[in-house]
Amino acid sequence: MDKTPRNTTGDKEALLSNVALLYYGEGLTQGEIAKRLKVSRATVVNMLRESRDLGIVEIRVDGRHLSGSTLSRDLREAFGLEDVYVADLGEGTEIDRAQTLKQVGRVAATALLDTAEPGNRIGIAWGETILAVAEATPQNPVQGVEVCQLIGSMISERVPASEDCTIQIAAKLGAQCFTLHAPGLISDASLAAKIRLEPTINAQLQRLKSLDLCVYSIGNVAPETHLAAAGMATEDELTAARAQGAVGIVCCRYIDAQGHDIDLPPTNRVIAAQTQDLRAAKKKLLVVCGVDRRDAALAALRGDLVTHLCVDSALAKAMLQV
Amino acid sequence: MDKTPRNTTGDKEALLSNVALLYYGEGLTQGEIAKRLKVSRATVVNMLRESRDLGIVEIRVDGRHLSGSTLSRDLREAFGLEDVYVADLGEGTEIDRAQTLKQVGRVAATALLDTAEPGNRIGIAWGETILAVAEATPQNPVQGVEVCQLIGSMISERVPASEDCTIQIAAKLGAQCFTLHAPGLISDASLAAKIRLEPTINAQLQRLKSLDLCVYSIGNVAPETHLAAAGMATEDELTAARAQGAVGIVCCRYIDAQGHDIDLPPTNRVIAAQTQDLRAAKKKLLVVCGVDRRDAALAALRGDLVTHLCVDSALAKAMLQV
DNA sequence: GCTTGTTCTTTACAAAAGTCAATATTTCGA
DNA sequence: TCGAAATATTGACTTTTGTAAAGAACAAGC
Repeated sequence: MDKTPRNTTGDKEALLSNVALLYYGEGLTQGEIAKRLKVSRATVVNMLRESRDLGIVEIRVDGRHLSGSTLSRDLREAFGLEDVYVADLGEGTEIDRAQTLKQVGRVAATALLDTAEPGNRIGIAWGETILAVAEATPQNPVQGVEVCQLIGSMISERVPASEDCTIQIAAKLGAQCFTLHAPGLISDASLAAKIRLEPTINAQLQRLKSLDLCVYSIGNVAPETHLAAAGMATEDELTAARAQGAVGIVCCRYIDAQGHDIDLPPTNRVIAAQTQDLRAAKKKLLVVCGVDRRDAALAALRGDLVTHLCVDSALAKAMLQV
Repeated sequence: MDKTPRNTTGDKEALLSNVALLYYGEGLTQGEIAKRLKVSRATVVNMLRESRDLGIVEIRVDGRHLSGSTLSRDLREAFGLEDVYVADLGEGTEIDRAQTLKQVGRVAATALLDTAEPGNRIGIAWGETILAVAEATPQNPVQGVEVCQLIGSMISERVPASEDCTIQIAAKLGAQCFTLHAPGLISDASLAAKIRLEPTINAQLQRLKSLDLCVYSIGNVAPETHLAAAGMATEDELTAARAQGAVGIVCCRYIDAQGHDIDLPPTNRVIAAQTQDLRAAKKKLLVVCGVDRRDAALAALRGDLVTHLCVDSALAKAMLQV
């Protein structure tokens, strides 16, 4: 009695698989398949979409070829990197930052899947760039991976929920997710120190000291940087930082042109992985978009904070013209 | 001077990857991409096709869902199998054997990819069914695999080149390929015995005794079986075999309803893996198409010659109605 | 320097795919 | 058993895609 209707969903998925094979494998048209199945073509359209949604059909782009361009090779050789992925939209194409960012995100996502290995402990920063990576990452479980949030959370209009990046990437990789349950920036340095010693927080910060892979971006220190808009720093602080030689911001901390930490105000109020922790990671994937980040990106390279780089083609060219 | 033109192909592939990401990943239309790249849409079409041809874009159907249907589960439980893949073309669809065979081939190909593990030694038989599997197998390298031909070669109109199956599957899996350089059927039994002792042949036959996976089909013994047409057996021999209880043919050898060998004429003239070798393999994927093979398939199941089964839905139903 | 064969690109057309509102079917609760 | 809500299917429509033949760009050979 309860025999027939039990596993009906399995039957459906099996049918979807067969339809998917006919379409993607055999190359039949939707019309031909519809005729065979004696349903309307529209139904076949729906079946195929469902196949993709359910992951029965997977379309993936092999990221290895992204690191095969001349631009990529030149950068790899110039800075001694393991791999460089360049998001390219053709010659002299002028498009807005939002679209470039999306493409960089996509390229970085395939780079991430190429680089992440089973069992890895992966640290994820946040920011608009990393969010683009998270959104572009396809569902793709990797065995036994841990995904850890590198920087405490922050409320900002530009980056809705900072732990989103970590959570989303963990979900996509089918990984265990370790978020950092604290604000990224504390108003008072001594309170920050106390918070860092809180067992939950401390455990996470310790975890960040043995990463196999970290994925982060870098901010510049121009007055109009969105870090100011996000309330991370005042204009005055930024001016002061520039005066001290700061060229970039990594994990809420200023670095100079050589990629060294600069001991300046926000540092002692930050709850995040230390620059040294990033440097200690086995693989370091820096994702950057936009020529205005050139100096910041170069600083990270010099400071041994990068093994794998992912940039847009305009930035790639700019970085080579030093 | 020789700087610019060297790695141009890498540049092209990188561009193809980017285009593929925009299309398959980002979901842009070819028209939108063409506009961005300032080329015609037709060029984008070509780029996308090239991406697929070069393997930059891979579209794959997850085989696991094929073994999730009620039919599959029932067969699995009825015969204690590890996995059963059913090629299904919808309810009561009447289509010709050629199309069913193609679909079974496709399903079996995904089953093969699901089942084959890195480092496996895989034996491949031949026949129209196995050829369908070989043709449907996508380019999909599996690390350190050996592919071995199970049965000597044979010239026949139905199966153009019997080692084709082995060679093709080896190529698709990026595997080392071991063919069996001898006719499958020798005119004289004593000559066959001598040939089996030839070092090259013998080495291969020994290899077939320690298979991780074997992929084969099964013939029936009806008068109109194409094995007769292929010159493998005369009508008289087939009649005699049926009289002795033969219900199927595996690797050029008759088996009875219990899946046991029947010691009859062709056997001692055959150069191929022995039934016992198949039985000894860790995983045994039987691929069969057509209800007329029902008894033969059931015999193989009873004779412990199958762990993984791949059939069309009509045959699956027939096998359950015993 | 011109021709010839090759390869790549485009244009215009035909075929296929996607969409959406309307209709049919199923499911579930009263 | 009925009816409402959810789900699935369809037909008519628009958009997108694939194709083939013509044309442009390029390279090698004479």
